[in-house]
Amino acid sequence: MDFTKLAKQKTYKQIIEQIIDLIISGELKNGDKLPGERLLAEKLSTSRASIREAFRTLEIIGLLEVRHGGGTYVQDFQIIPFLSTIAPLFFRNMDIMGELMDFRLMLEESAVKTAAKHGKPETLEKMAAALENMKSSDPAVAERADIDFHMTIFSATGNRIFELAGEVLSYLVNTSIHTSRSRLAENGEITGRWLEDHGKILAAVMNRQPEEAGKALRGHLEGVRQYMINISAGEESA
Amino acid sequence: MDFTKLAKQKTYKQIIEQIIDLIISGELKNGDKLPGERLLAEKLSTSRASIREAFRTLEIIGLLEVRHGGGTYVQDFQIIPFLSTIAPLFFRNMDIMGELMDFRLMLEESAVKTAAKHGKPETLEKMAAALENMKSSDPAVAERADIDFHMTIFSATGNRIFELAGEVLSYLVNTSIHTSRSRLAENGEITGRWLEDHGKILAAVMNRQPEEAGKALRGHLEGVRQYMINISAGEESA
DNA sequence: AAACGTAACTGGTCTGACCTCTTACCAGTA
DNA sequence: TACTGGTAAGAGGTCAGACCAGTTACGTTT
Repeated sequence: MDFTKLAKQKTYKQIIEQIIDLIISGELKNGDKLPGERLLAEKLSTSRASIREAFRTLEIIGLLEVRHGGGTYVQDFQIIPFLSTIAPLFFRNMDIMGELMDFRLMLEESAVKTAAKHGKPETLEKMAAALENMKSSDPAVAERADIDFHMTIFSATGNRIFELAGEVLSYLVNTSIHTSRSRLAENGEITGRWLEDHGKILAAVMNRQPEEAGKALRGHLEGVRQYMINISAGEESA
Repeated sequence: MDFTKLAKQKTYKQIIEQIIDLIISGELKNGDKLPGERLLAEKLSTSRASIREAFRTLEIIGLLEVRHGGGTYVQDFQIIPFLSTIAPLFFRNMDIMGELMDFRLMLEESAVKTAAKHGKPETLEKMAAALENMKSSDPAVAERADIDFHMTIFSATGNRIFELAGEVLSYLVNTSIHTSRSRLAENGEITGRWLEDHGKILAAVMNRQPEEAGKALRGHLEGVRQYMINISAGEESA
């Protein structure tokens, strides 16, 4: 005899699925405001508690933005809220940082080669603009520009998965760099060298030299990696 | 004057952080059972509702396993619950499948080269064993073996980020293949060719020929990609 | 016109009740 | 003894309703 297991979905799971389905079908899109929790609970014949439990999940997925007193809004999928929650877990043992950098190197090298081969003019312009901003004396601006420069490399592939992976890596690496970044700004030697690195990368990409670009990027990221190792070694002794 | 904004953390966020901290510090580890929701609420001077909202987040992160009537348990970080939730969103437009396959190709090619260069004997054995199981007449066993084969390639890098990325890609690709997999089992031509592909990959890795291995893998994945395109085209007309 | 204050709305939290599932234990039965 | 079924306790799932805390809009005051 073949019996099929009875499946009873939990209420909050059903709510999650329903909202995701609405997003997929396009009935809910970026920026739309959801009904209030009370009203929504009534519409779905459920309770606020279940609605809220579902919202917590959708919130960390980055599909909902919940504003205290201001309502709940749909937004496009964001990986950052999820990342920022698990990041501390990730860096439990800092030795994973090395593996992260290795991975990023492999990924970004592949991306920069693609950028050199097929990168669109707009892309190259964005990289050039980012490089300019990196010279800013405002550390926040320079940091943002640095991140943009690398993110542009990832988007140059025209592959959204690449882009997403770049975003993830960029977030993780920069989160762990961030603390030391203010110190970095005062270190003219490092900032100067990195600026030069980025210049080389951009030049190779603009000259359509994939291998050169890859080499320049590799050199840069290995420098960054070394810097991070020194930093964390310094922090241990501090 | 520089004033710092007062930050009032939401209760459920605090609970999440506290539990993550306990996991990081090692006070909570894989398999541990958490106090019941009522007791935990009392210990933290909060309500069950807040505890449960926090649990929903930790559940989707894959840090907690909640068993109805059986208690709540800590488990190591799992990406799958999160992935399975967003997967449907991901495949909203199937054209992302192509980008996913491109990305995977790049990643796995790099991994298989590493495997050929530095793969440990145990790794090669695992690949060989997976290849054997792939010949099974039980589709479920064969599918599992196929996934294992590729996952082993990713782990061969000895890089946990690679491994995680492999897991993510494997999940996404196989989720979308899965439906057509039963059909696949009946298609002797395809399964036969794929088996042969895997044999070539393994042989190149065992012979320590990185370039060969990369080429064989590329050939295989491009075949898979073509198969998937045909499948989805077929489904559209159906 | 600008500043202020207030009321209505919306999310955040808490309480306590009840339902459902799991588990363990115990009694009955073969 | 070994299996079966019943039962009670414990734990998660759901609900209703109350109150707190930000946001927003609007009307009044200056």
